[in-house]
Amino acid sequence: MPGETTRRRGAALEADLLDAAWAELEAVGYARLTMEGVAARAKTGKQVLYRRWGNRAELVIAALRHRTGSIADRVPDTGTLREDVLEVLRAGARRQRQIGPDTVHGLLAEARDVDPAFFGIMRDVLRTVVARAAERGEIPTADLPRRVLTLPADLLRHEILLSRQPLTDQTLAEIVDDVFLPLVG
Amino acid sequence: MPGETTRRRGAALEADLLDAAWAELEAVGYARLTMEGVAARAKTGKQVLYRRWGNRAELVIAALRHRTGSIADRVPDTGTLREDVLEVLRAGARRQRQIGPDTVHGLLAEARDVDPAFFGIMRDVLRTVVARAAERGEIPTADLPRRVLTLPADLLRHEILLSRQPLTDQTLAEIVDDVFLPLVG
Amino acid sequence: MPGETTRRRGAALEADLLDAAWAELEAVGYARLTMEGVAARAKTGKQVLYRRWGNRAELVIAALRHRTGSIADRVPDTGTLREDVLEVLRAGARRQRQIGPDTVHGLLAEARDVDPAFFGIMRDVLRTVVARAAERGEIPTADLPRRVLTLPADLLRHEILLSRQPLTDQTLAEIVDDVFLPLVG
Amino acid sequence: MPGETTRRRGAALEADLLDAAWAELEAVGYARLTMEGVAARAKTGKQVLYRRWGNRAELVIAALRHRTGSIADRVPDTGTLREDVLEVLRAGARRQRQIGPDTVHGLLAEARDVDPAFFGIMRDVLRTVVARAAERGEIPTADLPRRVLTLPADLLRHEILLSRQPLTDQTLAEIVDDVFLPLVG
DNA sequence: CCTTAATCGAGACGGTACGTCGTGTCTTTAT
DNA sequence: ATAAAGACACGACGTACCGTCTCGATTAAGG
Repeated sequence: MPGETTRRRGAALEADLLDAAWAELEAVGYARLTMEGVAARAKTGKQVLYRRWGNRAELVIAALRHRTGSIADRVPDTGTLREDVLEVLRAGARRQRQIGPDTVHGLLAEARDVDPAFFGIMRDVLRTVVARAAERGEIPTADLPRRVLTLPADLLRHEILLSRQPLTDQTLAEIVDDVFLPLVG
Repeated sequence: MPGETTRRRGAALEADLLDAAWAELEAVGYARLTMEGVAARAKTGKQVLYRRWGNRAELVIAALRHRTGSIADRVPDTGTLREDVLEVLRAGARRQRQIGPDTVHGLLAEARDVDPAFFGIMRDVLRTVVARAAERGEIPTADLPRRVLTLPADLLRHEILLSRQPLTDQTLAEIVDDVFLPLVG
Repeated sequence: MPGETTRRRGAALEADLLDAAWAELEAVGYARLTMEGVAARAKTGKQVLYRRWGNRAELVIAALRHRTGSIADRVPDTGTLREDVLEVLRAGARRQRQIGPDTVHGLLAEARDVDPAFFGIMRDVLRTVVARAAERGEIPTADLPRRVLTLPADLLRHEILLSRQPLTDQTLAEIVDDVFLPLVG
Repeated sequence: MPGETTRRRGAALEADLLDAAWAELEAVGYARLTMEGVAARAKTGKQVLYRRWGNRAELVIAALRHRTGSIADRVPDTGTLREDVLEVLRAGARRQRQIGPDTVHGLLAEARDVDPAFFGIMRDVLRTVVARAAERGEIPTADLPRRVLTLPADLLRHEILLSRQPLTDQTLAEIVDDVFLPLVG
């Protein structure tokens, strides 16, 4: 009897675990995701999971990161501020569509520091985009109040967390055209 | 030996149950609140709880409503838009301070329709406040884009849900002065 | 959907549990008997077992008692001391054959007070048997040293615990004829 | 920094392992002795243990042998049968005191062939002692029934295995004076 | 002397069972 | 009829060991 291939270890095993967690998340949703279920799907023991992640929230966050890849979002540079900001929001919306609001709420309820993983980077991206617009003379100054700078990101998050309907391009356009651009123009 | 006084029923019992739920929430937090714990604290059985509320989320929402009383917020009327909006935000912040972000996240993760109960009313209040300001000639028009109208409420919620630090008056002032007033003035 | 009959409780449930434990014992032996296995066989949860017995040793002892019935052995009275003592030993051997040495060793290794349950009664029975023999004039006195009185029982136990072969009538006869009777005759 | 002295191997390592097993046995008792615990105490890996002994029973038996040294008991020769037999029993009791009944029960529950290692030799010793007594004319014949010959050893084992109290000289004396000597005299 | 094979020390892996906690349902007894 | 109390069936928790496997480091032995 050959006994499979060889025993999984290290990074290869870890990738399998995260894939299993992701598959479980899609299959049953965050609320009913269990460490036992993930372990069973990955054909391993629970200890292997607990050795790496202390609870399901950490596991799921790692799985999301593994799935969505590096969060070092490329900064868009379309030539107009409006398009740049829209592109930033679309990227955020895309990621949200992969994840789903229930998972986000579950994570926020159970984990500390979900924020940096999923939302934190937007601010830096926006700062760059705005700076470029000021250089181009599109807007008078890049020196916006902190709250104005992060406004598009904040409103996007707000929609993700509290609106039960999926995000539409319409919504993103409103955020940019009705709120953000009037404040910086 | 008779068991204390008489056996509780109806509304009196229900009030006791909600008080117990509230006490349990304060004692252990939402994450560790259990139906068993509430039943034990109320010195009754779980069935008495399940007969009334299907799960802990419903129970806790009921307890919050019972505690915070009617959410029919009075509309402030201080004479200036700035103060009116600040007052609306302060009222929201006050309620949040009673409840705590963990409970909110827990409820959002487990329950449907948390929104109307805790956030929904602000829009109507803001509409009234803005209308009065327009009447006074303080702002050119009361016909704001929907997203602008709810902006203060949305940003407040965003802070409550995602900022780990308690809300300060400073934050509320920024929302009004840096974002809302420039858009309506 | 019929949903079985009604939910088991109390004594009826307990009998089922002990039957399940006995069946499991026969199926896999004491060494591989687990609380989970018994619970699964009884189609219930582990808590139901733990509510009644703190560990598998207690459970198995209870199951044995339930199975072998009241240990209030009838005192044989055949008319001769030899036959009476042999009958006592045969009864002990019969019980042992039902149980098996591995179970006995497992219990002795894990439980306190296995003794009274399975061996303790023999002394009283032997005392009666010997007293009757003395009354009949078969032996000079019933006033034997304690160690002589319990000798048949002790040697039987010794065989059960340390001889890997099953007990034979031959062995019982040797205990009586070569050891016990010469000492009391 | 080099890792301490040199790496252990062969017989030196084996001795360390058995010492560790013995120490673990004294520290936690047989029931809670684990291969992991012994390996940790010996500062080595589990494989090193499994390479030599298939399970904890084998390991512990080896440790006992290593500790109690050669079991080739010297045959006592005091000049009287009574003293000789007592000496045999005292030697057995001494060994038992080192080991403890829980370990014996645990081993009997898990291992095959515990017997020869710890009890088997007594018979030969007793045979010699009895033969000498017959030669001296102390007893009529050395040709005792098998069961009588091993009686002292059997009763000693019985006490060890089933009496929860430690063995006393009083008990040994009773075995010899009340049971054995009357049968051979 | 230097390569080679074996073993050591360490710990991860796949797996079973542990004993506990909480869920939501059901049953009994008493008011 | 419902309250109070608690048992029941169930699922998952996080932990402990099992026995196996893998890895790199060390050591003994052979060419």
